[in-house]
Amino acid sequence: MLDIKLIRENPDFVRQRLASRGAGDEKFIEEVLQLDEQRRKTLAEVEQLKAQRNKVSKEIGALMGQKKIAEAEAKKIETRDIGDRITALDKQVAEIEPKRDAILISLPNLPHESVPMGKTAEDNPLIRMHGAKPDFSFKPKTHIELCESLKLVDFARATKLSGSGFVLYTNWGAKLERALIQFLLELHSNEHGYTEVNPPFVVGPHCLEGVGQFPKFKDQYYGVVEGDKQEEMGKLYLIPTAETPVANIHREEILPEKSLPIKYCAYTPCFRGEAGAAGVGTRGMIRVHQFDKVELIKIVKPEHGYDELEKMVTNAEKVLQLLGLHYRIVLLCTGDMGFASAKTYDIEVWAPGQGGYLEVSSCSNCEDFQSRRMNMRFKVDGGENKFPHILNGSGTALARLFVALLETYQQADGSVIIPPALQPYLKTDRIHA
RNA sequence: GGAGAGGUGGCUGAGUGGCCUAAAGCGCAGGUUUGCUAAACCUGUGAUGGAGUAAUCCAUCCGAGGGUUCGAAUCCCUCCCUCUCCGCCA
Repeated sequence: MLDIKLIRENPDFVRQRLASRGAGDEKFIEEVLQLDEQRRKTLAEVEQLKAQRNKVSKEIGALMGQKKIAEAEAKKIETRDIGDRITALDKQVAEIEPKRDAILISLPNLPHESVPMGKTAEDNPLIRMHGAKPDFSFKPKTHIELCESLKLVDFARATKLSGSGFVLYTNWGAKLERALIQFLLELHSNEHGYTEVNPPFVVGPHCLEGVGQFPKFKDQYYGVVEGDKQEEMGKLYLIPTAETPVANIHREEILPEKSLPIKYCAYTPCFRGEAGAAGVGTRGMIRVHQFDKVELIKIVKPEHGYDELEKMVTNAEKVLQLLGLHYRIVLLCTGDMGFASAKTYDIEVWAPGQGGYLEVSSCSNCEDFQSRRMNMRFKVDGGENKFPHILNGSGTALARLFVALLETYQQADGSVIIPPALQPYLKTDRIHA
């Protein structure tokens, strides 16, 4: 959520930054300002009346104490009228405020000044590359062919269970998925200093609103109910990412300054309706309704937000370095960024069978956009409460990492070599038919 | 699912219509004392919104929302949540 004071004091700056996203949100600023102005005016009036009422009520109390009943009764009549006016004005404020807040909660974050202007992914500048595309003496297969020949994934039977967009890992495929989860968690918790947590996979709507997935993108997530109790719809949702529960862990808390930075890593499955995406990459496991991911979350002081973002990208790309995969890092332009983010780096891994790069990680600094929505603050030593920056990054998404590994390490005989970093977890150096 | 208890500041916890400007304790910060550490003592210590250049002032907040009243933490109604025991269950 944007700071209403910032909008009030710097409306043109806010409009210009919103406009850079290209979604037309800047047109709502005028209405927010009007509602804000109206609210403050009404509030000033009603508060003055309340002060008056409090004063008279006190006097009545004193008179009653002295048994001056007649005088007290006279004052009661005088005050009754004030009460009616207060009720009316309170009602006005109660109507204005939700209107203002409904707009505020639907406005996306402002892109940071270091984010390049642009409209689509085409405009995202390349930040750096690592390694090189592997050479093959044969035509590399796709992960779908490899999964079928090595019996790592049973696509047909997964469809039988849950419809399209779901994956049934089998035998070495299941083991590889589990080995990757273990490898990622141990890397981030043991080497990178993140505290491992294991959150609920089902959360209430306030958590989705806290990180910015609600109310604007409500149709993209799975709601769950107990049995067929339709009246419970809207109370619980399957998490679309571990960010949803983990970033909300300290919601509505005032953290001591010395507890920052807080760093969490978590493995969870992620559930996404991917509404409107049917037909896009539905074959295979590039885009599915359920996938595994290890997520990184940081809660830091605002002055450290951008240093910590750079470090988080380093932590995520370490995964690809250890696995010996070729990747590139791009900086998302203003038009391509997510709703809550102020600055985002994407890490894309090379998948030879696809002949393209796959996004396996997205690292964002959301600044105080989410902490405002959650009302999460920290107390500085002077006593002032501030909103921390909240960062999230994939470290990394599993399904696409799985794809890149198979396609990169496939051999002419159809087997797949396991890179040394992963061997202790999978307990083999090669998967073959 | 059944029965019961309860939700008050960072925490524990008192408060049953006006002296609540929410007691007390713990914690925290500063100070005094002090070979060091510790202790003791003193002082201070909630949040949000609004007005003001500022010092400061005002309003609201005792789970949430309504109601009664000149006045509500306190009385009434609705809802939410937590805990304990029982039942079922991995």
